[in-house]
Amino acid sequence: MTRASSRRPGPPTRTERGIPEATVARLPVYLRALTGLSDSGIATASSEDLATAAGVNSAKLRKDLSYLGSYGTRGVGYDVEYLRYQIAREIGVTQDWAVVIVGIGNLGHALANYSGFGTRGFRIVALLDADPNLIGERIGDMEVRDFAELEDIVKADRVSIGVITTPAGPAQEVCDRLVAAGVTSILNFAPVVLSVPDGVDIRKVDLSIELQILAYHEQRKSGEAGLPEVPELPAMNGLTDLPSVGGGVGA
Amino acid sequence: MTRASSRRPGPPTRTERGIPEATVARLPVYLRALTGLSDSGIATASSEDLATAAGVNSAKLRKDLSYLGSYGTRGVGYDVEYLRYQIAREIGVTQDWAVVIVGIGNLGHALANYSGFGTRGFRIVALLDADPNLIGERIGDMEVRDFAELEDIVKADRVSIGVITTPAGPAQEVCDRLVAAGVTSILNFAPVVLSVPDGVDIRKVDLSIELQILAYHEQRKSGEAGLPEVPELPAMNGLTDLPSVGGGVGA
DNA sequence: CCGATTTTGTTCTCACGTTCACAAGCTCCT
DNA sequence: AGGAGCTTGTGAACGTGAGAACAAAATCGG
Repeated sequence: MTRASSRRPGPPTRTERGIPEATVARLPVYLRALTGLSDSGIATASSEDLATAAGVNSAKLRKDLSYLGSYGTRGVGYDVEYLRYQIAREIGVTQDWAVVIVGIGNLGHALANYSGFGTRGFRIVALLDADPNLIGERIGDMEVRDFAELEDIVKADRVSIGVITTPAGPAQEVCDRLVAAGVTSILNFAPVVLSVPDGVDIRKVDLSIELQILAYHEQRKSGEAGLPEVPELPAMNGLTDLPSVGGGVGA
Repeated sequence: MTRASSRRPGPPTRTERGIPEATVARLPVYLRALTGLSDSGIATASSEDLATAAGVNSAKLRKDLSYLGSYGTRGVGYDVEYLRYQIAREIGVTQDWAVVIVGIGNLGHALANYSGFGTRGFRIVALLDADPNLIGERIGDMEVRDFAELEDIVKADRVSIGVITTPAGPAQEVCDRLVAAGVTSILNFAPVVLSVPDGVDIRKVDLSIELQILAYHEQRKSGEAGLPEVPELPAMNGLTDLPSVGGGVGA
């Protein structure tokens, strides 16, 4: 059925199995929405129903799903279980992915305990930290192990995803070690920009950035007319008078 | 080719002080990069330097900054402290924002302890939960208070930002209460789609979605040629045989 | 069996975001 | 002082994404 071309050679940018990144980012949302409908005993849902459950508009949802194939039935809608399976397969969560968490501070602790972590598809195989005081501590049914064991663990359990929950300082080094050990996907919670070689995917979750984005819009709302009115040259007391120790320009 | 000449010559879409959303999302990154440079004693930086520190390309960075005004000096670069101040002001973190955290489970705990939270600009004024067993518990220098006190706290401290770290179940109700109390910006960690009235901003941080996006790309890498090869009609044993209790189409 | 009705899949258009390329403007050296 | 050398700010091309609209396909009632 896939009438790939047969049209104008104009925009052939449709990579045969390349799904737009924006769509990929929404597929997990659809998956969750479908799971919710399924749990409610709903067997069939229209794009409108699904879109409402997922918080998007129905045209966008239909277009997104069309990248996966024609899994709906015109005049009827989508079979919830069937579509759920197809999306899960496309995302890759029909198989299990081994995950290590590095940095067992407050956040690492929270993630280790987060049951919803394994929304099926992900299996935490190790909690790692370099702090001797933490090594050996039990969290749930796991035990914190020495970061030095990383390479062995990655090889033994075929770990492909690493989660970094260390402070900013050691994050890049941890990242390098993960990559060297063979991890090819990283989820970073440390507030730094990590650099990785090509072929390694990295995603960032940054609390303070999210808050700052909210603050920007908040300022717009409350201070609609009360903005600081652009102090082009504010009192730079003590700001520009830095020692200029190693500045690229400082004398 | 481009016969778009019939359009308006000058796209006045430049809302006088309207900064593109994509740019807003990067400003906090620039702010952090500038702070890092500042801490290193760097007084001046070129767009190339900054772009490297922020993990973006320099053209994008320059365009982003141009929305704020002309704060650089041609042939020289940007004064680190001055630019930092301007971005901080634009985002709104030169003032303090009062924040409440609702749901003091593992994640709420972690956030409450997260010192970097107050990367200056944000002040946690209350930790709330509805569980009597948690109320009164001390976390750092704060104490968990009853969610019922929400309205009083919001009014007293002029809280405009709420962070939801409850499980999925109560999240929407908590959200509604926050909005009713006057909170106009929400950061949601619960794995549900929340609906809010116009005028309320909401941002979502979702661990399992991030992991699933990584999984998708990971599958592409490892299984380049070994994909399940589209089982158009997989064994739907027990999947389509649901009771179809409330399906819009059942019967 | 056929037309009315429903809902998908797709096309088209517009808006947004990214990148390139270069003129404008600043500093420094001769 | 004047030109060489940088670096910013921006105009224009390009690519991606969103939404409206509609033709195609399936069901259902008569």
